Amino acid sequence: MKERQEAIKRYIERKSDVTLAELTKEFSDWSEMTIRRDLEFLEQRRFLIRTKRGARIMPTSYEVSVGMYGEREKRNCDLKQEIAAKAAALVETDISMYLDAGSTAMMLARELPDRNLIITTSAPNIGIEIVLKKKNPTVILLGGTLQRKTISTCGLNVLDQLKTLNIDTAFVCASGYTDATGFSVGGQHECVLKRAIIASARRVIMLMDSSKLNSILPFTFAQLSDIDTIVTDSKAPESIKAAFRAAGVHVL
Amino acid sequence: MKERQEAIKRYIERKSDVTLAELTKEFSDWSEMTIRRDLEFLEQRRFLIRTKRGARIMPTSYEVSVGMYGEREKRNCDLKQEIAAKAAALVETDISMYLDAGSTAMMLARELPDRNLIITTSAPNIGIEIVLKKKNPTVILLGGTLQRKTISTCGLNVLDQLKTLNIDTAFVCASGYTDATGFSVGGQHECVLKRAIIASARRVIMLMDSSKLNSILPFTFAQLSDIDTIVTDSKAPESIKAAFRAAGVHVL
DNA sequence: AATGACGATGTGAATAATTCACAAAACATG
DNA sequence: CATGTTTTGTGAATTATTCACATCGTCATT
Repeated sequence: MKERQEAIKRYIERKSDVTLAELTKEFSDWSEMTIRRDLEFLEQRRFLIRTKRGARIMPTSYEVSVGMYGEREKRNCDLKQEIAAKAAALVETDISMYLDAGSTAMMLARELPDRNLIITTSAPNIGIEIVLKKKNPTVILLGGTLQRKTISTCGLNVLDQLKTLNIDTAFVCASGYTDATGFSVGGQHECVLKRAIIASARRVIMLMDSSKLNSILPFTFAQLSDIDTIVTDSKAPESIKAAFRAAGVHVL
Repeated sequence: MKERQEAIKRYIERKSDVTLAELTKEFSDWSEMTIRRDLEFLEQRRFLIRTKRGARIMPTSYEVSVGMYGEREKRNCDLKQEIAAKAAALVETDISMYLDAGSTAMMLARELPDRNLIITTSAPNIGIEIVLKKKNPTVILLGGTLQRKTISTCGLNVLDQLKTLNIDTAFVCASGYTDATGFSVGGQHECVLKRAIIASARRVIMLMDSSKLNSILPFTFAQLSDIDTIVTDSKAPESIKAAFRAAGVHVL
């Protein structure tokens, strides 16, 4: 990245919202066209977004996961939305609930009613989302090391933290499921956390879109017997849903 | 808010980035002009930002504090930037540091070198910022209840959490200072947390822009004798800086 | 039921911003 | 120094946005 582009980026980061006119005045050694091209360049790298007559900083989009920026997040967006809506209907007022990390959980957070709820989560982005958009829920963030890939915390003392929290309903996401291996995820730390949550919650609701059925990830954290309800989408094959029901799990 | 506007908002929230053409097609019962006006309406309420040929969702801007949206954040932006730059120069590699909540701390986070650092913070927004923008630092988030106003956590067991963390340098922000009252803040919880941090850190660096000098807030959390260095801006009156130095505090 | 005030919506011209193709300049490389 | 490559500037062509105004529908008042 060029010196000038860095400078423009810094300038916009400070001002947070600038017009092209302002920039051409500030960087008058270059033409408008060059600044334009720089903005385009910076937009491609996700440092900012161009608006009609200028640009704005991109408030570090914690919504999208790192790497494929937006790509991964929007995948199966409709399915996840459907699941989130169904799951939100299960939330009662004055409940103490746990909300997992992940894009499905983020959507559930958005669908949550603005009521008196105690929401514990290991995903700081989801916690912030709730606190900024709703007035009534109380959000409790679990502490620990912040993982880059998942934007969730995990700590050696999660168990201690959970000891003082009484979680009624836990909404947990899984990245994979097969009959043989149960529910699995890609990260070891997540696995430990999910197990702890499942062990301490009175009721466990699993959120999983149909694209994750019949796939296996490195770490298994739960079996069918550990959960009460599974919320999935309309594309989930009836055969698997029947198998869930046969194991005594509610399927929505 | 009208039905249609809600629908547009939801549509954009799902897609995250839409063109006007796409919207006029989706909401073909209305004219382009009406959609335009709706986007303007939604932009004013901070639900999205309009781009050149459409709009994007506003990824819940955790950077700006609630309420005055952006107003408060950008106040004295230049002063804070100056402080952040000076403070960043004090950061050594391989250090274990604490970063407070607040807009000055956010700016410091941005100025931090992309090195091997252990950064503990009670501000999840700052933690996410670091983790998404830099590759090398390790971020540790303190757990607890997420405060709406400050976007920082505070918990009954902060002290327990700090016990296992050895913080070398703590960068702490204050909202007010007078000779008589010392350093003060507006919230009780913050006050408790800051005290705990100051007690456990080897070196305490206070960040405070000159607009906060000579103002008093409800809760005092530190005296001059508790801190090692104070970083302020060039507008700070020489008389106060002299008083700081007289008390054995380094002033930058 | 007629009237008028009001807000919401649509229309097209006027304005402004953006893109594009190309030329000139700067830079590097053998 | 000739050559190819990248960066930058220019103005015309294109496209998007704004604005003023016309229309429609709703609702309260007479």
